[in-house]
Amino acid sequence: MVEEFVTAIPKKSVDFADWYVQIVRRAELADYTPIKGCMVYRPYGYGIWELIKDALDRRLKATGHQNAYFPLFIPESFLTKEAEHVQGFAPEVAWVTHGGDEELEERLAIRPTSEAIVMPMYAKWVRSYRDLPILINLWNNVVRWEKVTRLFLRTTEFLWQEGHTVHRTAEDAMEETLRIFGIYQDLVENELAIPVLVGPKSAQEKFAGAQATYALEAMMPDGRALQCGTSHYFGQNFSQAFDIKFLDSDGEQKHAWSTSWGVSTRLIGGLVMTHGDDSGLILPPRVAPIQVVVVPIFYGSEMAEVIAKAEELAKALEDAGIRTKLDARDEYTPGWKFSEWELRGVPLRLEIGPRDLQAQQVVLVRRDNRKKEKVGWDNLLARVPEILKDLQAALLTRAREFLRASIYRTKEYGEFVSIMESRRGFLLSPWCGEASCEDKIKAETTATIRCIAEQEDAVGAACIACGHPAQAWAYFAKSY
RNA sequence: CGGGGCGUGGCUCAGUUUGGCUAGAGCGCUUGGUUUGGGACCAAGAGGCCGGAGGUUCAAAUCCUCUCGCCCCGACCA
Repeated sequence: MVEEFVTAIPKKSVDFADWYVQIVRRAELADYTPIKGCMVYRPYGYGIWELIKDALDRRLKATGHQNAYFPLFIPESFLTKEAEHVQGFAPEVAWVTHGGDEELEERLAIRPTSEAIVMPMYAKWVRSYRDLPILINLWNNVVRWEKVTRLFLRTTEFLWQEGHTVHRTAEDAMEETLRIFGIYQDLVENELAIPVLVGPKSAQEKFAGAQATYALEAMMPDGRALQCGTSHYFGQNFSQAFDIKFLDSDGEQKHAWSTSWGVSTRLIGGLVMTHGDDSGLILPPRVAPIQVVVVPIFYGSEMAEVIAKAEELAKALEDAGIRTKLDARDEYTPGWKFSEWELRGVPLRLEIGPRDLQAQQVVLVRRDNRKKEKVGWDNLLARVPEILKDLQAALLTRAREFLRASIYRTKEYGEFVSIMESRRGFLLSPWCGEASCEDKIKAETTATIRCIAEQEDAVGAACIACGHPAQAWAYFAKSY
């Protein structure tokens, strides 16, 4: 049944952009503020971020990383040390020019990313190969003065994590880059249930100052790609710019090799778009602040008894480690609550009323397909985790099918253009490796290379844009 | 930053073309009562000087100028 229980929400299929904004605001994930381009992460939205954060933090700690904190400000002279880096970020840096009434001698950038303040510190700390590697992660906020903003997807200030590591050898640094890349993919697919394409960026699309950037790219329902995370290999670019040197075991002074990597609260936007439907959000259980909402249905005489049982069951679930919310408000009807919690994407609803009291059972309703199931009280603690697990898997499967169906393989430019103009998606096409061809495609279709498909054999294929021998197959898409 | 759209109680909007009594509606909110298994009903209330600043006029939500913000489509980016 596609019946609409909530009025005044645009259909996802009809007006996707409007749907997105409405859902984010009505589900109370975020709201606009009086500051241009800046949003409030409301408790429910921040709760999702905390769960993502915990899931990633566990993985980072397990692989030897530690958290630290670095300053919000970066002196201009530091930011300009790595030429490509500053060139890439300069257009969107916010500057502090005054302290109180006094003009600063040197203006301070509000970090758009922290390489330029982390690296100078690493230079102080690294003396010997024994000091390496340094594996530090930062959970912080950054500011980028974007022209156009969208809730979660692009805001002036946003929350993220940025890891910065330095290593003794190129191999170590590359291994780290790819290790994190793997962790990100695991996080995004297994916690957020967002399937991604993975691969290196083209030279043109890589991070400012990186030698290689590996990206996770998801496909949104409107046919546009969403970059969900990146892991960068810097080679010695930054260690030379910031003079991070160590004495190696062979008695020689060498520059270290570095990496950086990040995922942001943009992931929450990806969650909303990937899983939501016309009734609102659908949160994968692993990142749902509320996994089960208990809605008691009470009539006059049995009211106390129903509520008591609902409280008991809610507590039992909570004690079993399931994030549970009891909604016993009497100013709303059950039907109202059903719609409300569906809008907010709670994966599983537990209904209990007088009938269930008699039968010693509850009714469980899944958010993704609205399937109802009666479960006896004694079986509840076993059954709920099963359903949550199944729902998590079902969301990933559904999203995978969508991703698969969004990839079109073509060697013909006319077809490329017409698909990009109509249904969009990822276009997998041969590419000669030249930036000029990326430019041409971008100018004519607005699509860019999202990542290079390493596993595809390009021998014998002709570049989609210029017809010269292809060097690789690449995924092209319009992006957020 | 270019093109387009929009700012009127918390929300969605009407009213602006053609200036004119006390600025309206629905939803939401408050109180009381009846309800409660898919957004209940009745009654009584509270709440806005119309994004902001100038100007024109006897009179401005309405006309003019400037400005701020939001949304969409582009270019730039997580």
